[in-house]
Amino acid sequence: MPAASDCIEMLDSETKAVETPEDHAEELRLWLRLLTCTTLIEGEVRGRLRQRFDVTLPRFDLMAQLDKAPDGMTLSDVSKRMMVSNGNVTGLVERLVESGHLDRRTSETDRRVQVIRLTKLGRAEFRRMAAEHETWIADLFSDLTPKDVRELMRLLAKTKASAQKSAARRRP
Amino acid sequence: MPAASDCIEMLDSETKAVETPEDHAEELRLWLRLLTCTTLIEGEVRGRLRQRFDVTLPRFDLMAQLDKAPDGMTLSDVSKRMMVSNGNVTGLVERLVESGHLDRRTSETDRRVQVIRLTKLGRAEFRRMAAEHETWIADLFSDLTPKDVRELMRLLAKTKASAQKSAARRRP
DNA sequence: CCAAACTGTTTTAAGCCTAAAATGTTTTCC
DNA sequence: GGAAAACATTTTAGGCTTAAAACAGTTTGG
Repeated sequence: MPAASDCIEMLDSETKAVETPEDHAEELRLWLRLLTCTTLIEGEVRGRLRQRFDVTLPRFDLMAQLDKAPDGMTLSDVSKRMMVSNGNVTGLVERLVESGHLDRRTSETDRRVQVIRLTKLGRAEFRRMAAEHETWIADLFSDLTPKDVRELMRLLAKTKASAQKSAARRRP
Repeated sequence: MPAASDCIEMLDSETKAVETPEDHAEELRLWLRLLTCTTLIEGEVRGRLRQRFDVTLPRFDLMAQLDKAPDGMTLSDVSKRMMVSNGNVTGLVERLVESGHLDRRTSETDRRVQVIRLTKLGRAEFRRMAAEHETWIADLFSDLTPKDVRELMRLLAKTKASAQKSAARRRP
């Protein structure tokens, strides 16, 4: 229950933000709930991937990115898409090349760049896993109505935009 | 765009689920968006904790759990609350005891059990960090209206319940 | 009583992950 | 042209994380 006065104080005139210690308990609880949901689902998916296919979640995620890019991606692209560090991708790719799921080659036009693709084996295995994976997700969300799903999509889009804006404020 | 026929087929009579390969693209997109939001916010919080306080996110999370339990918690409790493995907690606690933030002692009534608490230093540092942390979260979610927050809370509660049910189906 | 089942924690082995520094390559722009 | 900036990737050092096995203590049921 945020006091209505807080909003009024925050909006008044051109003066700098009022220094009243505000109550942000609701946002904090929202963040913890968001984190709980993600951790719960992520753990479940991780376990099923391991049990059914003996594959890790990061490997699956990387293959998912590549499946959408038949012409391959650079390591930087992958790193941005997966929102993980560059060094992380290096190791992940190493292991997937080793196991025959990925093909990696140096770009001919820019020798800094490594382009990676799924191999035939990699694509086949990924498709097989992805089909089952989709049913797991459907089951995990199965109590939500189509309207719930739409509404969540909308609110999470707004959340994402808000967080990106906030992050940009700190790192202009 | 899910075909309306899918829903009709699923609901017809008592027959077992129809084997039509269904379209769960919406749920999949929802899951990816949820994951994106969490990753984005988590990364932001992690970076700020490191820059401002030179502390890692898992250490902060563990201290947050203990701050809510003045009489201490067992490692198992912490592990369940944080939704991480037991072994993970062991190492985390080790480092926080080493740095003087945690106190750890064997329970007198059950010698298997380790009870951990925040030290005076640990509590003071945590409170300092938590105050700032709360403003970061508020800022990250600042584009959401109070109504958005309430609605998200409600939908995520439903999501959590759905996922827990699904997980329980596989591991009864 | 005491063996078996159970519970709480630690250890192990392997992989994931990050931030920061280092390396090699290309672009910019004077 | 060549120094400086920018870029892509790898390396490094350290911490996080998991699943499974091992260990230690407690409870239970014959």
